[in-house]
Amino acid sequence: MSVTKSRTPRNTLSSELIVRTALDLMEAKGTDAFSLRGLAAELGVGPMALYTYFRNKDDLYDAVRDHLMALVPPVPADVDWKDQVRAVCRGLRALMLQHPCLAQLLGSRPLSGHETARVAEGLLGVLRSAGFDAEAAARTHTTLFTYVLGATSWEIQMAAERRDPEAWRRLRTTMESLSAKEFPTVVDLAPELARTTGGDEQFDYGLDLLLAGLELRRPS
Amino acid sequence: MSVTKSRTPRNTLSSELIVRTALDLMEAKGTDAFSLRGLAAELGVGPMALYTYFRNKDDLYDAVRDHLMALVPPVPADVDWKDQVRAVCRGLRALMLQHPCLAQLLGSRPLSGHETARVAEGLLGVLRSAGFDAEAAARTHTTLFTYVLGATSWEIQMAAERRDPEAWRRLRTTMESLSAKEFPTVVDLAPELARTTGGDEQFDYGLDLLLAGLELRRPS
DNA sequence: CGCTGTACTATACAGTGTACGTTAGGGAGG
DNA sequence: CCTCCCTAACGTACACTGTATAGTACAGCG
Repeated sequence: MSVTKSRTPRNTLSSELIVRTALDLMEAKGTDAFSLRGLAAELGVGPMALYTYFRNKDDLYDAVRDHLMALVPPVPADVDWKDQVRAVCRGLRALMLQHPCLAQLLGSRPLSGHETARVAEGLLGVLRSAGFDAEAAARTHTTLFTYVLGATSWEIQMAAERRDPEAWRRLRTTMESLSAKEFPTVVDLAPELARTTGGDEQFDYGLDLLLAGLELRRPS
Repeated sequence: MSVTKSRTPRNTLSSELIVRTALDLMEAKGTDAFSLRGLAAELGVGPMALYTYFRNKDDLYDAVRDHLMALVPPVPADVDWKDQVRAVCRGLRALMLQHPCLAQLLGSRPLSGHETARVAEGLLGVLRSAGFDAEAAARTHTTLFTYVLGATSWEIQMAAERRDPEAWRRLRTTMESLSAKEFPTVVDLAPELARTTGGDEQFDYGLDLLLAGLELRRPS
C-alpha cells in the first residue's frame, strides 16, 4: 500500500492523484504500455517523485487494484443465493471488462488489500448463508474466483487481439491452414468456436454449470 | 512460428535448440526474468542471431508454447466421457504445474499452433461423442479451458508468492490485520481459504462441479 | 573463379525500473 | 526572528530491455 508518512505533502502530489492518473493512463494507452516514467511525465514530475508514495511499481499496481475493487457492487439482498452469487460474479466480470487492466492486476499479483477482502467477505457470506460448511464455502469461493478471472481475462485477451488487424489476420490464416484431415472436429466447429469466445452468454454458460453443480451438493 | 527458411543452418543454431534452451532458461530463472539477451548469451551468440529464426520475442514465445503443448497426453480411450474430460483437463494442468511458464504463455497470447489444435481436437471430439451439439461442445470447450487456465495459473502464482519469504510475510500480516468486525467471514474462514488455494483436491472440486452441471444438460 | 543469398556480428537507439546523492522549502524549537 | 531538520521532489546514473540497421564471412551454384 502507500507509504503515507506524508505529514506535509508539500503540494502537487498525493497517493490518490497518482493512482487515479495511473489508472487513466493504463486505460488510455494499454496496461502493457504503462510506465512509471510516463506516469511521472503526465503528472509533470520526475520519475523518482513517485517513490515517495510507493515503494516500487508493484506496490503502485496493488494500490490501483484495490482502487478498482472498491467499485465492485455490494451483494444484493432479498434474492435467491444463486442470484446473489451470479450478481457478484457478473459484477466483477463487468468491472474487469470496463477496466481491462484489472484482469492483469488480479492475475499477476496475490490478493490483498481492504477492498479485495470486502468482495471476498460478500461472496463467502452468501455461501455460508446458503448452507455450505467452512471448507465447501472456501473451495467454492476459490473456484468461482478463478473461473471469473480465467474466463474474463481470456475474453479480454481475445478482444484485444481482434482489434489488432495484423494479429487477427495471422490468426485467421493459421486457423484455416489446419488440415481438415488431421483436425476434423476443430475445422468443423470453427464458426462455433469463434462465436463462443467471450460474450455474456458464454460467461453465463460456464457460471450456470458451476451453479448447477453447486445446487446438487448444497446441504438441505 | 519459426521462419525456417534455413536451407543452410551454418552450424550452432536451430529453431529446436533455441526453443529448448529458452524453455530451460525460463524454468531455471523464472519466466519474468527471461530475456532474449540472456538466451543469446546462453547459446554463445549475439542477441540478433535469434532474429534469423524468430521474427520477435512473441514469436519465440509461441514456439515455446507449442513445444510444450505437444506434451499434453492424448485422450484415453475406453473410459467414460467424463473421465476423458477429466484426463484432458488434469493432463493440461499437470503440464502447467511442471512448466510454470506455460501458464503465462497460454494466458498472454492467443491460441494458435499445431499442437494446441491437437489438444482442442481431442477435447472437442470427446464432447461431440458424448452427445453435445456443435454449440454446446464449443461453449463447453471454452469453459473448461478457461477454468483450467484460471485455476492453475492462480495456483502457480500463489505458490510462487509463497516461496518468496518477504512477500509471504507481508501477505500474512496484511491478512491478519483485517478487522474481524468488518470482515467476520473472511477472518473466520482464513485457515480454510489458505488451505484451499491450490492443490489437486481444489482443482477437482471445481472440475467436478462443471462436470456435474454438464451431466444435467447432456442430451440423452 | 565470381556471384548471390544467408547465418551471424556489431553498433546503436529508445526505452525501462530504480539506487544514490542533492536541493529546496515548510514546521518546530530556540 | 533565526535556525535546524525533515522530507518532497529533482537530477544523474546504471544496468538492463527489445530490436532496427548495417556490415561481415562463408555456403552453394553458375
